[in-house]
This record gives sequence, C-alpha cells and structure tokens, in this order.
Amino acid sequence: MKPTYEPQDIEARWYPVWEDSGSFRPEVNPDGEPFTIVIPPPNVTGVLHMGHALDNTIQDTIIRRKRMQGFAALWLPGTDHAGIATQNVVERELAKEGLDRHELGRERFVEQVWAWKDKSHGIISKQLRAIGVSCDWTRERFTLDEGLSKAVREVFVTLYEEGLIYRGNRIINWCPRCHTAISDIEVEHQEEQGTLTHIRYPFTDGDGYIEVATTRPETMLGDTGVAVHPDDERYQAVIGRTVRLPLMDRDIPVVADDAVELEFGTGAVKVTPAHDPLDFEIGQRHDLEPIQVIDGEGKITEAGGRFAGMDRFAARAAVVSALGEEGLLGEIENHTHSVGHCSRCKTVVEPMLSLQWFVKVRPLADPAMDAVKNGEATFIPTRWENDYLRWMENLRDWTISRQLWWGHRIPAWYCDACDDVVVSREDLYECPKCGGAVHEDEDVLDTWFSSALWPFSTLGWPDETEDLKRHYPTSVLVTGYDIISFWVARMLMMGIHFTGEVPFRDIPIHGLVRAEDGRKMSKSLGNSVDPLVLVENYGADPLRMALLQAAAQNQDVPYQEEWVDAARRFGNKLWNALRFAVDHVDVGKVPADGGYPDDPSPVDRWILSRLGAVTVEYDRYLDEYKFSDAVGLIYNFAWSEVFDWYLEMAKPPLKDDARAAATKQTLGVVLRDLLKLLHPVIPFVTEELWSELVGEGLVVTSSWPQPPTYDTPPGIEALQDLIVGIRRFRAEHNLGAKQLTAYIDDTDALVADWWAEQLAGIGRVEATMAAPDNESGYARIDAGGVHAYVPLAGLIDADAECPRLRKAIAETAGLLEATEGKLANSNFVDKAPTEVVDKERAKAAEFTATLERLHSQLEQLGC
RNA sequence: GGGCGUUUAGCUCAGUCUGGUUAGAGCGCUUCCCUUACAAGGAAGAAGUCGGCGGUUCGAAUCCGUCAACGCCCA
Repeated sequence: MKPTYEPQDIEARWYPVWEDSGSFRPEVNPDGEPFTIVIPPPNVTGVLHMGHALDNTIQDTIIRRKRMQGFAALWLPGTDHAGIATQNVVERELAKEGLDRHELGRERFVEQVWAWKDKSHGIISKQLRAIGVSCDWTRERFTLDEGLSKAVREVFVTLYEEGLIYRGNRIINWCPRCHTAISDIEVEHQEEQGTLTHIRYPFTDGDGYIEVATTRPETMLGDTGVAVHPDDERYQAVIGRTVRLPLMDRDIPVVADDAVELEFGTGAVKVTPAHDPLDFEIGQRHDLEPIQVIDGEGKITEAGGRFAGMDRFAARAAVVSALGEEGLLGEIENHTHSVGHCSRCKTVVEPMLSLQWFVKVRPLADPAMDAVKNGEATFIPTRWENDYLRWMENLRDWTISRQLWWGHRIPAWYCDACDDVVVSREDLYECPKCGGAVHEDEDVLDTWFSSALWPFSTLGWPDETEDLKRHYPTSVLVTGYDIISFWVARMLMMGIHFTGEVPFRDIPIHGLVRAEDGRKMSKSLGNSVDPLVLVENYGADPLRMALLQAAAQNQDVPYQEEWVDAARRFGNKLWNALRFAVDHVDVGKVPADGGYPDDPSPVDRWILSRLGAVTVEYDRYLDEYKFSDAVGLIYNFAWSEVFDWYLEMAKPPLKDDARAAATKQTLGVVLRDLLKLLHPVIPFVTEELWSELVGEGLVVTSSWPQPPTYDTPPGIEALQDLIVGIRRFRAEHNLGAKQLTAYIDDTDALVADWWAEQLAGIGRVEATMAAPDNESGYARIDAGGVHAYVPLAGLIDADAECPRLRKAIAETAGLLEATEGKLANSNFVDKAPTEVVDKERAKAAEFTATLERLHSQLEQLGC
C-alpha cells in the first residue's frame, strides 16, 4: 500500500466497478424489503452546487446503509426540465448570436433546448457520479420523458374532469422579462423604499375632490372606481357620487367596500381591477370594468391614452408630473413597502388580469395537511411541520399555465368554429362537437406540476408497474427547507390524490450551505464554491464527510474549507491504520462477516466492547437522521480510541508469537467493521481498503455489522487515566521521552499483570506492580484508586514538583468545595434522587482522599 | 405587521426536546516528541461569568418570562 492516502487515484477506480456490477440496483437484495428514495431532480440546465452535494451525500449515506442492511434499496435518479430556467439559459445563448426565439420559431427553439439539455445532462450525471452517489442509473428519469409526460397528461385531464383544474380570467403575477405568468410562490417580496403618492380625483359635479393614495400612480390610468370603507364616517356623503378620473377624463363611481383599510393612506383607494388582486375583487363586487393599461412588456397600452408605449416606470414619473401640472397632486410621502420580484430574473412583477389555467388547491391541500397531522408523513425535525401547515392553510389557487415553449404542453384544444374547449388525454385534430378545426393551447405547464408527480410518475404511474407496486410509497425524501412549499407540499397533494397514499414517509429537512462569510452562496456574490473543484483538490470522500459533519439538524450548513481538509486527514489516518494492519503486521485475510474472538485478551475485549457500543449508538443516530452526530461519533471512536489507543496497545502482543494471532483477529474484525460503518459516509476509500483487508466481494454490498457484545474489562479506564497522568507529569517536568520507573499501587484491586507491558509501551514506564517500601522521594500520580510512585532522584529537583502539587491541590480543593456545598444543603440531600446524591458523596470521598495524598506529598517534599 | 430561528472557547459549531459527571468537537494557539501505520503524525496544555435581566427548582447552557442583537420566511 502507498504510504499516503490519495483520494483521486482511488475514486476514479471504484465507481465503474460498482455500477458495472449492478450493486446500485435493488435486485442485489431480491428478497429484501423495499427501501426507496427518489432524488430531488436537479435542474437539467444547472451544474451541481454545494447544496446538491449535501443533499445527495445525505441520500447516499442513507441508501448505502439500507442496502448493507439487506433492503432492496432503490435510489432513483433523474433530472427536471426546469421550464423557465432552462428556456432563459438557452435564450441567453441565442442572444449571444444575436438571435431571438421568435425568429427561430417554436419547433426549432425547442430542438435547441433539447440539444442543450443533452449536453447539460451529461455533465450533471458525471458530477453526481463524481461524488459517489449510488443511484440506480438504469432507472433514470427525466420530467419530459414519454412516461412522465403521460402521467402529467393523465393528472391534468383527471383534475379537469373533477373540476379541480379550470381556466379563468384572474389577476396573476406577470414577469415582463420572462413574458410569462408565475405562481404566487415564485414571487419574492423585498422591502423597498418607495413613495405613497396622493392624488385628487375631482367630483364630476365640480364640487371638491376626493384624495386617494397609491404606491403605483401609473395604474390610475386604468382606474374604474374609487372605494371607501362603508363604515368610514369621513366618506359617508360621497358614496355613490362619481369622480372624473384625471388625465383620462373618465367618470368613475365612488363605491363602498369592506376590503378597504380605514387607516391606510387617506382611507380612500383607487380601484384598478385589471392590475391588483384586491381591486379585482372590489371591481367584481361593484361591477367595475377592468381596463388593462400595462401590457406584457411592462409598457402602457393604448388604453393609457397619451402615455401609451411608455415603460411602466417612466410612465409612473410622467403621470405624477402631469398630475402636478393639473394641480391634482397631493402629498408624496416616503413609504417602505414590499415589492414582488420574479424569483428567476428579479424583475419587478406586474399583477395583471389574464386568462390562465388554475388548480383549485383546497380539495388537494386538506388531505395533504391531514397526512402530516396524522403522522403518515413526518418532517424531521418536526418544527417544519408548522411551516408546512401554515403555508397550506393560506394557499390560493395555483396558476399552472406558463407562456413558455419548453415544457409539457397544456392538453387543451380550442375549436376555431364553435369556440368549444376540449381537454383530452389524446391529441385532438378536430372538434368533437362540430367537427371544425381545432388549435392546441400554446402554453405549457408550470415545471412544479410535473415535479409534483415525481415519486410515482418515475415508478411508472399511471401504469401499474412492478416498480410502482414494490417501491411506492417511497421511504424517504431528503431536501432543503427552501423547497418545502414549492415541491414537498405539492408532491404530498398530488401523491395522496392520485395514489391514495403519501408519496414518502420520512422527510428529513436539511439547511442551506452557507459560504465562509456566512452569507448564502451565490454566483453574483462570487462566494460560491464548486464542489467538483473540492473533489479534485481533496477527494469526494472528504467533501462528503465534511458536509455531513457540518450538517446538524435545524441549522444552515456553514461551509469551511478546513473541514474538508480535516476530513481528508481522517482519510489518511484511516489509510495508515489499515496499512499498519495489512502491510506491517500482516493481519491476513479478514472474513467479510463475523469472526469475533471467543475469549479475547483484556485489551482486545475492551476495543470490542467499545465497537459494540459505538455501533449501537451510531445506528441510532443514523436512524434519526442525525448525520452530524453520527459522523462525529465514528470519527472520534476511530481516531481517539481505535487508532490512538488500541493500535498502540496491540503492538506488544503483536510482537509476541504466542498472542499475535489472537490480536490480529481482533484488529482485523475491528478495522473491518469500521470500514463497513464508514462506508456510507466515505464510500470510495472504504472500498479500496476493503479490497486490501478482506479482498473478497465489495463493501458496498457487504452486510451491515451486528454490534458485538463484550463486557468492558475492569481496570482499562484506570490504566488509561494513569498513563495520561504519567504523560502529563512527564510534560510538566520536561522529561521528554525519557524512560521512567515507577511503583504501581492500588486500593481497588484493578491493577493486573497485563498493565506492565502497556505501561512500558505507551507510558514508557518500567513498572513494578507493588507499593514502594516508603513513600518519600517519590512523586505520586493518581488515577482514581491507583497510584504511580515515580522516584524523583536524578530526575528533577524536588522543588520543581511543588508547583505541580499546589496546582493540583487548588483544583481538587475547588471541586471538593463545590461538592460539599451541595451535600451540606439539606434540600439537595432530601429532594434529589438518591443516585445523584450518592454520586456526589462518592465524588467528595474521592476528592478528599486525593487532597490528603497531595498534602502528604507536599510535606514529604518539604515544600 | 405576523411567524420562525440563532446567540456556548480566538473562529465555525454540537450539547437545550428528556434539568443532575469537572460544558464538548474541528480548526487555530502554547510546549515537548522526526517512538519502525501515519509530521496530512504523536503526547500534553491554555482558553468559556453558555447574549443581558428576572423567575421556577435542592439543582438551569437546558424549563418559563422579558429585553437586546443578528438572520430567515410570510404579508
């Protein structure tokens, strides 16, 4: 074996071995209970970022362990066509060549997008493989696949037939840059410093005016009413009168409506039914005509009179100035308000009356809420449940049509002759009613509409496939909290509605990976880190381990390069521990399972008992999705216990022919189980080391360890404490690696014969297992009831020992004081549980004894 | 305006749900050691009034109230 761990070398080698051997297919465990994860499909345009690296590492860790536990584990990979995002990317590419999609035409544009998709998809799957994901690539899906498209159409038509999809004229969010409608949750609200402009609307009869206040003065061009609250004392007399709309010379009524906020502005609001959701509702109640004055480009329409053709923001200024000229402008207040922006391109969204397709969500949302309340699906940690439920309660109907070319075409046909609308599973060529020519709806569906079906459409639904029967509902969905509403909620709604079952049982939610400066990683801030660069520099295994360690529940994940480096050093440490066993002590071929010794030596028994305990705890953490705790546990067990202590303690018996074989057996099984336990976290290096240690089969398809059960031998902790005490003594007196001699005495009968070689080895102490004849001239080192007497003669000046003793006395006295304080409190003694009180008593006794010894030493040394 | 989260060592964070060892980890820092698996290493150490205040309790980083700072989500 090479003396150092070189991840790049190893990682290039194993992935094809795993994939070619079919290890990632659930069929490797044909009799196993199914365990299924569907990947949150990355956008096909994108490249992998740290969020993907984290999300996929978590999934891989889960699925690899389940596979080893014997489940028929399926992790189904795939990508999402990502409508707006992908279309935008390709449009930008075209723009570089001075082209516009309209010049190409729909068909050729879509061809271009497919070409882009093919290229981009190749990159993504390569990137995913680079971080080691154990997906079953033979089952890979894409949201625009034939099968998934069939599912989309089935769902659309069924919902339409059930009256849960309808087409209507409603106020939607329009992005004037993307030229499409977007749903409510695709709008990002930002606090912005704006103005509240007061405008005077003169009464038609010339008798005074009413003043309204607005943040968007340009929309007044489309006003068809003014509204006041029916209970507003100030405006009782004006209800029912008409005002003359400035600049447009249109008479519009003053109406009374409950929706008006009394306290806002002047209490009177202008009503623009075509450009504000609330105004639209008021307009409907009072029969006010909606007039569209802003078009899809964000420009004023012909209906805007002399402002026609102006950009909406230019028009805002122009309208204000024109009103000023006419003396109809009131106060202009500074006003902070929240402005909606397109989540894709950050353009200010324009609310607009538009004919779109909608999903009536209430009937879908209620069962999806119940499923979470009943525990059929569980968010982990559970606090996300509250966010989910609150969001679901406030859902409004979902705008699903998009004015794009890339996506699932809406399966609706319009008759050119009789205006009939037909929604159909099959393509339509003539009107079923009148036989006239039909044209298909130009629009496509919101990408999330198809993503919502992902857990069952990928398994073959609506066909009753074997995979669907076997792997649905899926077991776990792993995702970040940022798409609970976009995706998780919608999958729950659609899954329950169409299959009658929740699409997944457990929903572990992780945080977002944050840059080293604590901010969100983003390209525009220039603080994002490319996981593939980290894979090149450090290896995939260290990246995975670092991400899992950092990803505590509840919390965003603070990325720090040092963590990856620390994980790489762990890999090197592991590598060298195995190198020691394989190359230096020739541990021999270790069996893939079992092989635990029947009657191990005390040292071997100790590490085996620790292995068992750690395996149990590790399993518990992983079952609870506490990856950070799990990795921290196994990291510290491996490094601090196996490598730092056990390997060193195993060296003396390994040099003894009589005992070498037994020690090798223990060493072998401990390292083997460590490889198994670590494999879900760091798959590549463990596979490589498995080939060295076991050399048979693959760790990826090996069996998960059953925790061995051994008693902890008495005295091991006392021995370790004693060795630490001796090392400290050595350090405090600057004794370097100098060989020492000592007498070892104990009061608890813990000292055993096997201590001597350990003290000699790790402690560099030639120990006599007896108390010295008399105690003067020795330094005493205590470890509980065990004492080591180190002769001071020739080692150090007795005076140099005094400060050490005084410091120890001060520390111990402090502890004793605290403990005695508690015991002196009768409330504590009476009310605390007896075991807590007993523990305090034992501590007090121990501290007292230690103090006595320290004091007597101090006297003997004459300090 | 409503809701949620965070505040613990120089830095980044665990621990808080379920109150009880001398509050932990990684990195950084100090000292010693190139001991034949590993210097990408080993050994030892320094470093924390657990954001402030108040309360409950025999006992609070942990439970309750309140204030502050920072962050996120929703309107």
